[in-house]
Amino acid sequence: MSETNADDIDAADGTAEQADSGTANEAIMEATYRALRTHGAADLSVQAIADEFDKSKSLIFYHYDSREDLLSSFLAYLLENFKNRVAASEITDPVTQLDGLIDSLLYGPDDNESFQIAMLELRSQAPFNEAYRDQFRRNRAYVHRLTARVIDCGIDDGVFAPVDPDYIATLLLTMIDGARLQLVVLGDETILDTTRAAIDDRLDETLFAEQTPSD
Amino acid sequence: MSETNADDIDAADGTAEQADSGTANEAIMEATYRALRTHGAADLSVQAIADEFDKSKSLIFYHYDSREDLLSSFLAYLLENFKNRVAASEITDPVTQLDGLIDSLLYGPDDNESFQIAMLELRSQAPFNEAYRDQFRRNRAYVHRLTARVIDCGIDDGVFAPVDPDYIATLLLTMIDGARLQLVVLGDETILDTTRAAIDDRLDETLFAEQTPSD
DNA sequence: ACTGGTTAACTAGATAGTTAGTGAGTGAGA
DNA sequence: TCTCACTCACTAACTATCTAGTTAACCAGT
Repeated sequence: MSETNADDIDAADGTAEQADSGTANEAIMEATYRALRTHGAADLSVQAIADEFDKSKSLIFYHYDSREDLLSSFLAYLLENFKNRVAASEITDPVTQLDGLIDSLLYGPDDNESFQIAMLELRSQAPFNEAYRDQFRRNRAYVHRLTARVIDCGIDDGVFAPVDPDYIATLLLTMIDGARLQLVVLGDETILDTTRAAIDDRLDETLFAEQTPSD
Repeated sequence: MSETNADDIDAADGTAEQADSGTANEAIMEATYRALRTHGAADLSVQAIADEFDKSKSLIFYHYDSREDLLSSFLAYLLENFKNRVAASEITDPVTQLDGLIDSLLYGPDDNESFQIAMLELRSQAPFNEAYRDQFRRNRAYVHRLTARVIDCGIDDGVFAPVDPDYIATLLLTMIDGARLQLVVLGDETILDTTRAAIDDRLDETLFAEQTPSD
C-alpha cells in the first residue's frame, strides 16, 4: 500500500474534483477504469493507464508504490463507489429491494462488458496476490451482508418465509457469479435471463413458499 | 493452430507413451500441466514449460506455432482426457450417475486447486483469444450435453419428474461454476459443501418432485 | 544425402520501476 | 518586501530484466 490511497478516496466520498489533493488520485482511478476497459487487466501496462490521462507515467509511481498497489487501491475505490451508490438508492419494501439488488448484481452495476472481463482477470490473479484477494473478500462480504440484510428485513416484515438469510444470500451470489462467468468467458448472452428465471423459481419455492410444515 | 496437435492427442487416446511421434506432444502436454500448476497461467513462460521436461524451449516452438497455440492445444488435450475418463466410467442408474457427475464437476476432476486457478486464468483470457474461447465453449457444450443426457435418461426411466433437461443442466453448471469461482478466488472452502446442499435441495424440488399438477 | 528431432545463441520488443532533476508555490526570517 | 530554504507535484530519460519467437546448425537414423 502507498502512503496516499484508500483514505483519500474514503474522504472524497464519490463526489470528488473539488480538493486539489484528491484530484490526482481520483484522476488516476478514472484513468485506470478507462484503461481496464480498453486493455483488459492482464496486459495493462502502467503506461497505458498514463495514456488515459494527461499526466506522465512517473506520476503514477509517485502516488502509488507499484502497479499492484495501484490496482488493489482501484479495487478499494470500486467498493467505495458501490457503497455510495447503494447508500444513495432509495429504501423501499424488501421485495422490490431484493429484486433490484439481484438485477443490479446480475446485469449491472457497470453496463459494459469489457469492464467485467477486466474484473475477472483481476480475480484470477487474486490467488497470487493477497492484496487483491483481501479486496475481493471485502467486496464479497459487503454484498453478502447487504443481501442477507434485505432478506432478513423481509422475514421480519412477514413477506418472506423464515429461511436462513445467509444461506439464501450465498446461493444467490453463487448463481450470479456463475452466470456472469459464463457470460464473460463464453459470451453466452442468454445465460443472464435464464439465471434470472432460475433465481425467481428458487425464491418462489423458498422465500415466497406457503408455510405448510409437513410433520 | 499448429500442424501437429489435437489429432495426435485424439489418436493417443489417453494411454500414450508408446509411439515415438506421439510421445513428444504428450510430454509437452504433461509438462504444460505441471508448469501451469506451479506457475499459474498468466505468467507462464514457454521456458517454464520447457524446464518441466528434459528438452529445450526451442523444441516447443518446433511442435507448436506459438505459446497461444500450445495453450489452446492443451485445452483440447484436457477435453479429450475428460472424455476418456467419462467413457471409461461405468454406466449405472441415472440417479447415481447424476450424483457422481455433480460431485466430479464440483470437487474434481483434478484434485488439486492450483490447476483450477490456472484454468480460471486461462478462462479470463478467453474474451481476448478466440482459440481459447472456442475450446472452452466446446468443453462446456460437452459437459452440458452429458448432464442433459443423464437427466433425460432419468426422465425416460421414470425416476425423474419430466423437467426440461437443458434448463436443469444450465442451472447446475451455473451453480457449480459460481462455487468454484468463489473457492478459487476467495479461498472459501465451505462454498462447495454449501453449494452441493443447495443443488440437492433444488433437485429434490424438481427432479424428485411428486407430480401434483395444481390446475 | 536427406529428413526429423533437437539445440544454443540470438534478436527484438516490451515494461516495471528508478533517478535525477524542474518549477511552482509556501513560509520564515531579515 | 525580499529571498532563502524547502516541499510538493510532476517529468524525461534511463536501466534492468524478461520473454516470445527466430536462426543456423548439429546429429542420428535411413
